[in-house]
Amino acid sequence: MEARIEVPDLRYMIFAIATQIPKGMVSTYGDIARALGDVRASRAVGKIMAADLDRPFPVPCHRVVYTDGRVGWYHGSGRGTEVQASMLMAEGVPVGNGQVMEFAKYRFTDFVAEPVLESLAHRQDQVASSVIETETRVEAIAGIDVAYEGDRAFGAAVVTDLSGEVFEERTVEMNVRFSYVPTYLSYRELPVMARLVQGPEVMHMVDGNGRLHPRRAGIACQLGVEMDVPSIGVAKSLLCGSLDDGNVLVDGTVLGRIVGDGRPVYVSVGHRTTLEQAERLCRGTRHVRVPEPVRRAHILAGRLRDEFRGRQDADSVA
DNA sequence: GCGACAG
DNA sequence: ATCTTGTCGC
Repeated sequence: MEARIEVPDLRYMIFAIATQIPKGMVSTYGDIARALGDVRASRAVGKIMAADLDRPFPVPCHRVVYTDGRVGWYHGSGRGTEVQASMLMAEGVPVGNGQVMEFAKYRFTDFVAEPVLESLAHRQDQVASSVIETETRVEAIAGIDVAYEGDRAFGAAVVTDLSGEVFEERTVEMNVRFSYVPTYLSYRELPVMARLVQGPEVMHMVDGNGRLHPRRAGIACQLGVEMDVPSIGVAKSLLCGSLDDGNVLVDGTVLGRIVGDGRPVYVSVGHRTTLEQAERLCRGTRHVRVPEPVRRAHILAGRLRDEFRGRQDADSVA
């Protein structure tokens, strides 16, 4: 059972939008994120512009500054605030004290772009309304996780019985082009996870949240609904909500359960299960902090990545 | 200064 | 998630 999940090339879109900033003007990381459809992607925009040096075409990164007009730590040739400032001044943008002067006058926000994040959020809304919260009788659990080396993704599924005893493993390898943006994790990892789906009679335990998500559509929900398999989310840290007894509340609704003390994990419904069943399966397979299926998948994916690194090092020597 | 967000 | 020295605990 294999499936393809189509996801936009976020990195390419960010570069394409930045290219629209005309000579003699500047924009902010937030402006670009807004053009993509969600300001909350602004830090992801900054990260990509700073880190991704091999680009499909020239990108005027020096024309992107902070919201207060400050010139950042430009990473292009020469690097440094000074370099960026002089590049901007050469284009006619006045910079003083590390800041763009008359910022509003030189600020460009008139981008022409598809607000992809907006449509991806809509898709999440649809997923949220498609989630079925009834128990599914299962005798196996597939833990699923993904590790990375740059854009190379290594996915692993480890199938266990209800006590966490392993009886099957599977791995997959592919490239991804959607960087991590809070609340949009599924679009980064789903193309990988979808290829590891085990079928409608296996509970898929995903490293991440299910309904415990601002739009009630975390990666476990999306995997479950789009592949029509039962799923639960097990997260190691909180994305949203507040703690109340053993519960996690979002807008006054119990969306998650806290399992374990000290550094607990947060369990929530993905699809075709209930919060009670999700918690039960989690507790039943939890020998240490993280339940066995997910813990093993995490280790396996990491090992696959390390092997890849070894292969790469061998290649670079040859 | 506050808030700050799965992986 | 990933980058990483020494440190803590079993």
